[in-house]
Amino acid sequence: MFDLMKIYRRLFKYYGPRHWWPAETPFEMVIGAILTQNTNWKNVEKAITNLRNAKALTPAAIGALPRTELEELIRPSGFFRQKAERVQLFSHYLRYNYRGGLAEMLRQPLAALRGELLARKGIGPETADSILLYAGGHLSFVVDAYTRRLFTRLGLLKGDENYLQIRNFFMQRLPEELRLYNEYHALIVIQCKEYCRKKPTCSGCPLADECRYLLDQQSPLS
DNA sequence: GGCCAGGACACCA
DNA sequence: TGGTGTCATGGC
Repeated sequence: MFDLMKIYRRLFKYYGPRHWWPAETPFEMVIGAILTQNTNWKNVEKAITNLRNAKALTPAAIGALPRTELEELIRPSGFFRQKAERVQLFSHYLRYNYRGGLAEMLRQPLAALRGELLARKGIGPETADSILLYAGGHLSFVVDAYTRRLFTRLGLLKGDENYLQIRNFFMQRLPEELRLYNEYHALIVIQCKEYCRKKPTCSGCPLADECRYLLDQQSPLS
């Protein structure tokens, strides 16, 4: 049995540091986290670029935009109507509760902040943990579809665990290091994009030795 | 031309 | 609590 750190070191050695999250400010990071929900990051980049060109990457600017204009700016990211509502609701919340200061909101203790984020419409567990980790610098492991897929293939998850069970699985076994949490999630994403998407092309995969796709072709894969 | 992407929510049993 | 339908664009 190989442990989570062994997998991490192998991925880090292969891909190198990923330097996540790709955003110029914490607020931009939050917007990106909402826009990327079930959406290819390439499409999100187009939307972020539109917002930047429109100088609409602040809570005040997004809050002041007419809904239809905001929808047009973020249209490339898909689900643009509901995402426009979500980023605008979050912007309003910041303005009225923190005078627009995201930093003040993020300074809260992890548990309280996570609960407050989850209470926002459009911010679920993955988006909340992404914000906590990449914008807030809190020790909160991010679980996504790639995490479930990869570690099920590695035989470390059954595949039917819920979000918190998977999050706990990692947080109970990993050293409490921000840099580790930060890079690990990003490495899982790049690993799945390179090798575990669709029909995996296993040749050259840094985890080929451990992956059950190779060890047991009969096992069902998710 | 179909499939899928760095989910979340409403609704239902 | 858990399962299902809905939201939508763009790349491959």
